[in-house]
Amino acid sequence: MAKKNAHPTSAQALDLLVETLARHSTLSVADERAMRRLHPRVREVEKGTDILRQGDRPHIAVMVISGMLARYHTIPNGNRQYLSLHIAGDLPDLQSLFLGMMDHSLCSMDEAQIASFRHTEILALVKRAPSAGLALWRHTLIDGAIFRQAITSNGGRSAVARVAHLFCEQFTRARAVGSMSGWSCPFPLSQTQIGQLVGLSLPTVHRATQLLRKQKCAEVRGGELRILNWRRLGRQAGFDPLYLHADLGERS
Amino acid sequence: MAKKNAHPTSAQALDLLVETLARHSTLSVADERAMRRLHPRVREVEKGTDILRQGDRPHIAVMVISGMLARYHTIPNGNRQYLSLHIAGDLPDLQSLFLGMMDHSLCSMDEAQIASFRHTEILALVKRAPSAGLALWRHTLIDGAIFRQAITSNGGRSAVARVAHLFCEQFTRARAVGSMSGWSCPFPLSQTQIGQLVGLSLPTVHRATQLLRKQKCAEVRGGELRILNWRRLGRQAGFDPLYLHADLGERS
DNA sequence: CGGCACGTTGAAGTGACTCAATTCGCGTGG
DNA sequence: CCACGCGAATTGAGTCACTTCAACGTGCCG
Repeated sequence: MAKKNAHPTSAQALDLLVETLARHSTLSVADERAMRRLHPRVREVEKGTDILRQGDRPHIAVMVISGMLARYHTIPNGNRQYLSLHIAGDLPDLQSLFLGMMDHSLCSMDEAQIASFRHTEILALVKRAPSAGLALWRHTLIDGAIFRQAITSNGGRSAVARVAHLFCEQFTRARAVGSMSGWSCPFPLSQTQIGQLVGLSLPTVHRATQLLRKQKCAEVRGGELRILNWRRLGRQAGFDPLYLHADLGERS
Repeated sequence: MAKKNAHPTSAQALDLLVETLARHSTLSVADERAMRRLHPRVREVEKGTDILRQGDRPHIAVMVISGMLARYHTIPNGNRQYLSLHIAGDLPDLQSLFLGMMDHSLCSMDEAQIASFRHTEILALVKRAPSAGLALWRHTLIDGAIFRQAITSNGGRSAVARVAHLFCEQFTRARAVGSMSGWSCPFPLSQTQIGQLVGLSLPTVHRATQLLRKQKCAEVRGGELRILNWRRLGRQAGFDPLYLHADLGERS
């Protein structure tokens, strides 16, 4: 995948939005035209920046253009629990459109480029082009399906299976948006962060990744996840991509 | 706990739908009128009935009228992971409106009364009364917020905290819909099922509930959850009701 | 009365955690 | 150019929480 432009324009952000929604929903010409009337603000954020914090009442929604964002809870004891990872095309805080207060935070795991859409503009879009609104709704529903898998992962799977499942999900999602090359995709998390995502301690994460590497299933190196044996990895994870609702018949 | 009408009419189901959505969204008279033009089919299900199964492609969406439903994943090894509990007013499979295939199952934990709405009718409603559609959207977003908490619970909390958190959430939600009496609310789960919900083994669940009972925090008896000391229970759980977006500001 | 489901309890095993030390990769400053 | 420092990966040892297995109690319903 060629590198994105250093400074994506808002037009490119709109391209990405249309492309992403079209991946799972059918958009009429009118919908698309209405969407292109939005005025996103594009900007870059440093690695590890908090974009929104638990308790905020944002008036914008964010779309990832490149890089990786994540949502997380801050537990009373100060620990962090990551909830989800977000890559190009994702709208990680779209729920803020209707849930006034953020119940979690949003941060960058990477140097990332993001586009911000005003809530007021999105609401106007939804009114003007209802089926574009339905596409956004569907987007949040897929989000929910991913959350459900995370519950199952953290609740019922072994350490190795959790890590393996994370790898499967991340690679599948990256492939869906074309953000991969061959059997590799971006994966900028440290082992500590993986632990805070799947509910394991650092040493346990390390031993799990090490095992997967030894078994030639997958490995992380230099911010990249590389799949070595997709079938075996999937078996370790108990992975069934159904829940991603990616509609495997990926067009072109 | 007063028993509901033996045979709720579809009009009563519509009352409940309007009431539930009005709890978090403002509905115009037109919205309400449009909603009342729906034709739900009301029926009763036995305890432990599967209403929808992973892999189904339903053409209806369900609303709980009374009793309790739950969603669950079936793990490859055959085990069950419950994802969420649903009480009166909930629409536990509304996502099926846009995600064709069920990525999880829906079952009853109770003898329950449910109303079914045809997808086609809901879609027509959304088209005719867009802001009713937004209310439904918001409903699914609150659902997502609850999932996020479950991820954090299963990923980061101790055994006692998980059970305590479950109790806090369930009681808070029951109170919001008035389905409680004093400091008790319905809670028809066996300890085995609690375990499959919070990711713990049966004996661990037992010892956790026992501890909470000894500490006079809460207890389950005869299908009822009884809160003994709300503040202490909340401290055990690290419970912050913010995420339920109940916004009723009622605190006694 | 007898069976069954669920709650209760104990004992032993183990997977994951905490704590801690060492190594590696890499950028920075001397 | 090398020494240093820092963050991350790696590894080990000891502990603990939770699991598994197993037995027994208890209440309900046929």
